[in-house]
Amino acid sequence: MPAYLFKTEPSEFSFQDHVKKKQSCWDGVANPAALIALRSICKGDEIFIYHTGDEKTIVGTAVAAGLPYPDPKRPELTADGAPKFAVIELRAGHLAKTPLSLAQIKSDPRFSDFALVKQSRLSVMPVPPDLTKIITKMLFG
DNA sequence: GCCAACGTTGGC
DNA sequence: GCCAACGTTGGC
Repeated sequence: MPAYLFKTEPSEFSFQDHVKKKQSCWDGVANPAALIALRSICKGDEIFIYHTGDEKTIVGTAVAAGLPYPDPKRPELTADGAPKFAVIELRAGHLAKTPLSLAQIKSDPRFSDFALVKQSRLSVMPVPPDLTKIITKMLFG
C-alpha cells in the first residue's frame, strides 16, 4: 500500500492536535510538487507525520480517510480550468513508539535519495515501499 | 517567454 | 539569526 510523508509545523497543527480531532482536513498545500503528490493519494494510504521546526522528527502516522478533493476555501482555477488547490481528509493513526529524527534519517545511507533529505522544502511526498518498511520498523519496532 | 528581484521554507 | 534552495511575480 502506498505511503506518503506530510510535514507540519507543530506550533501550527501538531500530530497531537490531529489525534485530539481524530479526523481533520489537511489543507494549505500550495506547492505544485506537493500538490501532485497529494492528488495521487488514495483512500486508505498510509501517511507519516513529520514535525518541522525545533523537532524535525517523524512523530506518528495517519490514514487517508478519502480521496483528495478541491479546496472549498480556495476555489482558484488553473489556466486549464482545473482546481488549483486540493485538500484531503486524514484520520489520525498511531503515535510512534520511537520517533525518528531527521538526523537519524540523514545518517542512514538507505535514505540518501529520499525527498525529505534531498528537497527540504517539499511538504508532501511519496515514500517508496522499501523506505516505508524501514520507517515503519523504526517507528514501531 | 525570459529572467531579475523578491518572498518563503526549513535546516543549521 | 542566517542562508541555501526554490517558488513566484512582474517588467520587459
